[in-house]
Amino acid sequence: MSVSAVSYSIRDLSRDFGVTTRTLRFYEEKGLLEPQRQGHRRLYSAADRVRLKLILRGKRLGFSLDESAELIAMYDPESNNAAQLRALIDKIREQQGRVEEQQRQVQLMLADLQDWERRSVQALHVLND
Amino acid sequence: MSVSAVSYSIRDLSRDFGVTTRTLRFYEEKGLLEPQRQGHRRLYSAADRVRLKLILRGKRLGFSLDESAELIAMYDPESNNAAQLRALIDKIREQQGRVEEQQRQVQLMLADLQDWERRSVQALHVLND
DNA sequence: CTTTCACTTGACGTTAACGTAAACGTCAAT
DNA sequence: ATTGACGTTTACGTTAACGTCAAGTGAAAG
Repeated sequence: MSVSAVSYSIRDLSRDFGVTTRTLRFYEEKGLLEPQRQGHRRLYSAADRVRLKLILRGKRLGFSLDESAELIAMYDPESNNAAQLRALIDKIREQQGRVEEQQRQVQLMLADLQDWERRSVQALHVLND
Repeated sequence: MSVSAVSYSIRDLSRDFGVTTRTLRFYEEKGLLEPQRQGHRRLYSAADRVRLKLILRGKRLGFSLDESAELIAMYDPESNNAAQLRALIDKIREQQGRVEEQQRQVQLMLADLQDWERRSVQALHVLND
């Protein structure tokens, strides 16, 4: 096996994922990433890139960083743990519920407003007739 | 017209809407509410209740307080302003877009995970056969 | 050798939406 | 007069997710 050892600087990751270096260091403080070091410098591996991808995906799903941390812990592709996988799925389902509720609320509000608009326009017509 | 002048104490509103009194005072600081005073005491009117209802609805839609403030300003039922109404509807539509995007992301993630689970289970079956 | 570049570790600042005292006023009931 | 319920202002504290310096290191390049 060739240990090709591809690694990336903090600047690389920053560019590739559209986040600041501050963000990457912050994620490390929180224990979400732990790149190797070459002296002082951080060296990010492919695995680190995957973790970062997961973190950012978590954010897009509407999770906090702490929640993302939990999720990633569960996501561990090594331990083929079925129970953990179910737990993960459940977490996502909960989030799905929350998002759906928001969507319902938005749709309701929108329906109300459009109804309102319809009536307003009609009122104008009446005035103009 | 009977000016029945129904009014509520801060405690009343707190109870009725499930928010703390601190929250109500905070909303006032931010200019989202401005109840009358009876000496020092705050007296909330029916109109104030409506405003509060709108604020909380805004939160459920996923808006910040500042955004809610904007929305409520537009919502003004007095000025039958059609353009303003359209603007309001547009704002909500934008939010709808954001929420829908989140939902898409969640569904994607969920699909992935379920696929994963399906495969894991199959792998187990293979082992057990 | 000095400049420059990329990177490092502090550490304080910021926004949002309140929480949490502290200290004081008021009015009714005991 | 004291207690208790309810209310008031002032003001510092908290969490999240970074932003924004400041000061220093290490290595390469001129």
